[in-house]
Amino acid sequence: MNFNAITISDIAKALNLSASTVSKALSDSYEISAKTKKLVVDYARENNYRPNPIAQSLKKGKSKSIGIVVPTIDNQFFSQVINGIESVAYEEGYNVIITQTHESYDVELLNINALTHRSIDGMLLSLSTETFNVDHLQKLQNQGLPIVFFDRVSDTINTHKVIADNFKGGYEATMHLIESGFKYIAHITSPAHTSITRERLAGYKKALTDKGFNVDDNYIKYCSHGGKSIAETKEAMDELLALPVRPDAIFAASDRITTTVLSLLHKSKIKIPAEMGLVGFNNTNLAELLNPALTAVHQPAFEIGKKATEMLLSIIKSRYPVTEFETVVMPTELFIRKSSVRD
Amino acid sequence: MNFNAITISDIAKALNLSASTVSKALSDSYEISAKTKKLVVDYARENNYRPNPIAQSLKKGKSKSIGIVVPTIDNQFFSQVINGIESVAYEEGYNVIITQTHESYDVELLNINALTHRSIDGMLLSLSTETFNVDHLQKLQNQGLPIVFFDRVSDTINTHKVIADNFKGGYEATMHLIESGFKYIAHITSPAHTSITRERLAGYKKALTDKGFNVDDNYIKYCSHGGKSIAETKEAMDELLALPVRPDAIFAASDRITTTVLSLLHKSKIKIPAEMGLVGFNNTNLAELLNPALTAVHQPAFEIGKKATEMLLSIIKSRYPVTEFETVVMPTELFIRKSSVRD
DNA sequence: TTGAAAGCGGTACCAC
DNA sequence: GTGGTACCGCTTTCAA
Repeated sequence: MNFNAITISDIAKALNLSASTVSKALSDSYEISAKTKKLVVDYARENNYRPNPIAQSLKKGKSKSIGIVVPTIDNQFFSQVINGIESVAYEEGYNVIITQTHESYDVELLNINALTHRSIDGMLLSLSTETFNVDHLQKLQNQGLPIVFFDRVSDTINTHKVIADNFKGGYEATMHLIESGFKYIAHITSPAHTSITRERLAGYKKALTDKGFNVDDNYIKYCSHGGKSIAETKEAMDELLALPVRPDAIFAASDRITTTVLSLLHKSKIKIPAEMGLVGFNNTNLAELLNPALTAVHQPAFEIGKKATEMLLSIIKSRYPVTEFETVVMPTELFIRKSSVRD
Repeated sequence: MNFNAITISDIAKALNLSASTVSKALSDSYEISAKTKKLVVDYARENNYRPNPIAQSLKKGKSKSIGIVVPTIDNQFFSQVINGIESVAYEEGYNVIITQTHESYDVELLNINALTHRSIDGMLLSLSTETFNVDHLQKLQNQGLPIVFFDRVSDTINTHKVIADNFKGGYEATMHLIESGFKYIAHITSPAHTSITRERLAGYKKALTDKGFNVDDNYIKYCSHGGKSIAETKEAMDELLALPVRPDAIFAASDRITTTVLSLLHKSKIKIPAEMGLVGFNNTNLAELLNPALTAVHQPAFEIGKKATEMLLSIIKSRYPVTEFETVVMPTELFIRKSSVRD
């Protein structure tokens, strides 16, 4: 229901004009005389006229809304990204429809389906950990739906992508642990097939080899749902703690994995950083206040959302099919705090 | 753009029927023969037909979308509430449009305006700290827009409301501090006019008087933007620390105020709980991991969102104007941790 | 410079 | 039981 009942034909009647004249006057068409324009525009303003966006959508075949697909919104990284998305979307008169996959491929399919049937103009998404196959997305793109990936991107689909510099983040985190004197650095991460996992892992490995350490696969653990359940993170931790040579530091690759690892270490009464150093990929604003203060790779989440939306809108607004795509890599920042620095 | 091009008239043509027959068959009208229904429904399914929601909206005067107005989404309490909202909205085929006021009355006005012009079917909102005047909302309600408040509600507008048991939360938090041996318990809260402030404050005062303590207004500090800026919380803290008899405990009344207070105490090297006990209203899942672990009043945020949405949908779907309204109070829970317990 | 009319995709009233 | 038609509010030819 629109609570602003006045329509174009109301204006037309009131001014003894036709609906088409009013419509054109409001869109400042060159066909309409300055005098009529003024008349119409003034009347519209006085009566607080707003075009009905639904009628406009139906007519134009555009909905002025964009769909967002994220694993979850109850996570600082993603809520900050969404903040960034909204900041530019609203500015441009678009509204956003947020859906959460909860790391399920099936739910992701359902959400994408629901969104396309909701007539969105474009889609922003970060893949769920369960998603291997992106045929459904490729199909949508082929049908002409503008899609921009962020964070967890697809290699196979050719479109704009916005990611943090995961390689650098992984490299600096690991390098920092090495330089702080840790010798047996483990890595707990998301499933091996996701883009962020591969990039962060590559950074981790490069730092180790650069410093003359061996990369030992026993020290690398994958959580198949990106740490969604505590159980999978606990399993990874248990395996690490059971190794003949127990790791003396952990580099955790995501918000949830990081905080779960911290929690598990607390429960096991393992002292941080004395017995175990810890660095995480984490966007919480509470890092400083954790026990101990958490060394973290911080991602420019807000900026990622902003940039991704700008790129999406550029495709949506483009008059010609866009075929040249770009992957934007945003810098991460390592905040060194107590969890990785021995006294 | 709808990427599922098939429409009712496509089906009609293919089956040599009229559009109206197809429409009725799809809505399982009693007028249509079983045979025709089957024909149509089968064809629709095979061809993956979906009604165009925009056309439906235009025709029915309903958009199947609800507007959300919150101070900010980058806050665990609100992101959990939104999670709850979405869980029921999507289930019922509604999508949600989220807007953030950032605690500004002007932005709240703008958002509400934008939402109503977006043809929403109903609105869920939590007032900004700056909002005294709710005439604009009263006007909308009078025009027939269903509104449900949650968290920070308006007294003057008569509609459904969902809140946490703020009085009980404030009472238990304060009582717990008293029973832990603290003698000079301060309270830092949001502006005095907001509903949550009054309720939590009342609980605080009641606990003090029940235990025979005086209520001293010098120990109660208001942050005019609910702790949005660190500066206002710092000012409150500085004033408290400068009192002739410095408080030995603080009850903080919101997520942001709580974490800012914790941070400020860290910076001032004030030991918690030895020199200062701390209890907060806080929904972070990191409470356990903070330094020290944070005693907190936890609100059932997800449930609040769920309940508010159910109530909103019940108004939206009601065939008759709803005039009987209800305020649902959901229980809070006090999690006692180290920040309020002296060894 | 203005207006009539068609149509976006459905729905619903009214004939047949 | 089925189909014709008008209409939701707006945009866009095309004609006047």
